[in-house]
Amino acid sequence: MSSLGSERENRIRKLEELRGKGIEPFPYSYVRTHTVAEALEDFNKLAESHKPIRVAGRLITRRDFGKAAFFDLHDSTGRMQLYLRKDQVGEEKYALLGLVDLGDFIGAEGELFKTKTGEPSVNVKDFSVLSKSLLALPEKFHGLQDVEQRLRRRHLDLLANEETRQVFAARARLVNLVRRFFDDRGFLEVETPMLQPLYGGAAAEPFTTHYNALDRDYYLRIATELYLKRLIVGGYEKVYEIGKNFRNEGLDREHNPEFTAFECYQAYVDYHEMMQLVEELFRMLAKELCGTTKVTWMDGTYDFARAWERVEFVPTLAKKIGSDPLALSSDDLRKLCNKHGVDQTAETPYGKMLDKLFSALIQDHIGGPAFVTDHPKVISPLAKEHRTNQDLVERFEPVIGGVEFGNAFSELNDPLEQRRRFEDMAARHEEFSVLDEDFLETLEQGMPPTGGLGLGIDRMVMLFTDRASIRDVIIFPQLREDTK
RNA sequence: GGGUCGUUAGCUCAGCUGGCAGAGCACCUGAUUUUUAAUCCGGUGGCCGCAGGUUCGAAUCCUGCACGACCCA
Repeated sequence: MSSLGSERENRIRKLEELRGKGIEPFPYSYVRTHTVAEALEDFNKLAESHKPIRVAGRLITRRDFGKAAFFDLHDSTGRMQLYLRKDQVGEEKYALLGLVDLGDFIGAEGELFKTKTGEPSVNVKDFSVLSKSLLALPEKFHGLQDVEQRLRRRHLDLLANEETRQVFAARARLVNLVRRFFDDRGFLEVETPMLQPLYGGAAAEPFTTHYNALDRDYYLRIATELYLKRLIVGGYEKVYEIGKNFRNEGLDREHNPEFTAFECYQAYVDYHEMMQLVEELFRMLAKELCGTTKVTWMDGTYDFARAWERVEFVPTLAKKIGSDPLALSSDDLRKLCNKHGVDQTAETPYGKMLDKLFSALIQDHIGGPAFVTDHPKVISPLAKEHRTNQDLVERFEPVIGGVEFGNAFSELNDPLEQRRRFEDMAARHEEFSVLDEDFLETLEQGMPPTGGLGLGIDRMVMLFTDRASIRDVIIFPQLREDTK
């Protein structure tokens, strides 16, 4: 009944037949002279010269005509047609085509020419199997559509969907542009520990791991902030880091538990200068990545040519709720949260509720690009008190399309004040409750006035590639266990 | 956390009020020396996500679970 066998069995049979003919289906290398893009670029010259070239790649389509055949060959630079004729490659070689499948890697040698329909092609005079594929390719016309399969089997998504390849090319480009932007401004790129004995620098749950040699629990970092500030204490005036942070939280369209963060610190400047940096950076990225300062993302268009809108945290929220949010008791705040459908429990700390309320009532509705500025001191333990209001800090968060893209401060550099803030947070059971004595001692050594900025690289890639989900811009996003 | 939708061949998808599991691509066999979603003849391929239930009979109706998508909080 199944004498024909499965696709995989057929391909294994062909693989063995190749070996039987003395042909190794997994050779070590192939000398190619041109990538597909190079061959197409220099097509006229190469075709006129009649010099044979060699290309290599994966076969993705095939059209057989008995004594001739057409193939489409894919390499990382593009697609190109191969044309094979029995009377050119010879009877024996042509018969090998029966052992070649879609998905196999092939090296082909021949002169370039145009078919009568004008398609630039390689007139193949010799070819080799470079690697046998045992599994069928996704459907050639529709590609791989199933979202779950595209994420779980990213290799298939990449080889079937050009758009996916472009997103990750754009991501690499964005990271390079960010690096160049800060390198050009004299920043030093550094790498600080991901494995930390204490975690800090943000309000988030860490992943815990165990360091066997020390028999001690360690944490995967949730932010780079505290280590980068130590470097400013150490005398560097401009530093930045790009790397993974880890937060033990849920998965949704905007969150992946491991994500790529950018943070930079600059001595002798305040948060106003950081705002300028952000404006310049996004303007440059828009131009370089989208070719325009007007960027379309999901349903909105955002203009990065102009200065960003400013949204002051407290006055804006006060106007919305009709009273001073900082004068509210914990109970009043809880009632307001309930009224506006903001999720909280009796244990949710004051600052957390305030932050959530602002997000729901204000931030989610900001188009932007905008800076939410001057947050309450109670939710900002690492930022310097506002120069004109002791209840606020000098802080801003870039917001575009209701989504938070980062966080920045005039950094708190008074070590005694920093200690009081940490102790105060701990007393109020806010999430920010780890007292890092090493960090405090470092601050006591003296840190110059400093501006600090953090940005979410993944979200920036979403913006500039017009993707709605963080999973579209993380090449292997976190998924629940596959049960199918 | 709540709601809605989805899960059928390797891939893309049909399958109505319950009545023999379908198509296209891919694959196998054959024809074809300029095709490009090639075409044409003939074939193979199914734990219908998983587990229960209702029924003479379930891909289809009901319940639970898993995974995913979207909306709400």
